[in-house]
Amino acid sequence: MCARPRNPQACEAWQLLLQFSFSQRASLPALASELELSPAQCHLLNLIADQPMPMGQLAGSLSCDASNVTGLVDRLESRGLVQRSPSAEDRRVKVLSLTPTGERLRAALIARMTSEPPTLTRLSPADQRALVRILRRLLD
Amino acid sequence: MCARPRNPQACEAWQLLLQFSFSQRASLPALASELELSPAQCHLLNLIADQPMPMGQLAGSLSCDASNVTGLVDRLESRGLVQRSPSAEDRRVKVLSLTPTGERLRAALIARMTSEPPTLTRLSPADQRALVRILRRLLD
DNA sequence: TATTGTTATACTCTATAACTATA
DNA sequence: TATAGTTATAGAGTATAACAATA
Repeated sequence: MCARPRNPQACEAWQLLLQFSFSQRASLPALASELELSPAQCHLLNLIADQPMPMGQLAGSLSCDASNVTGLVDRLESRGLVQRSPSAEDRRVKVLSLTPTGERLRAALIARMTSEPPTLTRLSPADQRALVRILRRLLD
Repeated sequence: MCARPRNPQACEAWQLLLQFSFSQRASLPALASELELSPAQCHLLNLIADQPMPMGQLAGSLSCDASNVTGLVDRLESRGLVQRSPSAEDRRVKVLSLTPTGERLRAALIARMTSEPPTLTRLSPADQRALVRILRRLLD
């Protein structure tokens, strides 16, 4: 599959990571619907952290058009999960923050996604440590 | 973020893998549009391999409804990338195969996704080997 | 004049329910 | 009667272009 790679090891590692991503892509809809969310809404909630975030920055992090964020936020806001507030410094900007309900739902989402890592218990403790160390360096 | 985990190492490794998946989710649309594909079409092309695949099995692998696969395949077929054929054993079943054009596009997609693994060169050769070994066991 | 976010529009993705053909 | 795939329908995700408010 990896034709004439400069670095076969790196190429295979990348393929395996992509395979993991596609498997996550397949499993996210079911997980999301448990919380009555869509995959895109999960992605947004995963990104929005403690500090409020401008809409435009959110579009950048999601790598999608700003008009798309408008619609996503419309639906989350209509459910009382997020809140738009005009920025004090630049009144064109609207910053997004989680409501208390939104924070609870986000916490539930994170907990649901990270609880009981399905297959990781197959790995030895040493391999688990190695995986953490390597992924940290990779995602830094 | 990982509240009262039984296994902190496994939990953190899982979080890092999920973070990687979300970053891939953000970068896939741009990569896909280079080949005039959607992310969902990339997912389907990534799954369909050398041997023809029944539509229903494809729905299972994509974790989506069969009616959704109908639409996805309609669009791919109208571009001459895939082909429906009735199964000989069970005439209700339609198996999907890549056309020569589809095979070329799939190869281009895989090549584009796996070429120049962006940040993997940060890792030492030993860490690259360890990552391959660990992910293989994980995704088995 | 440039930028942030919204609106209008169009198309794709996705699920549900009803349907057809086959088993 | 049950199953594989399609069709009809509706809603969500997505981008492009035009627009309003602000810088």
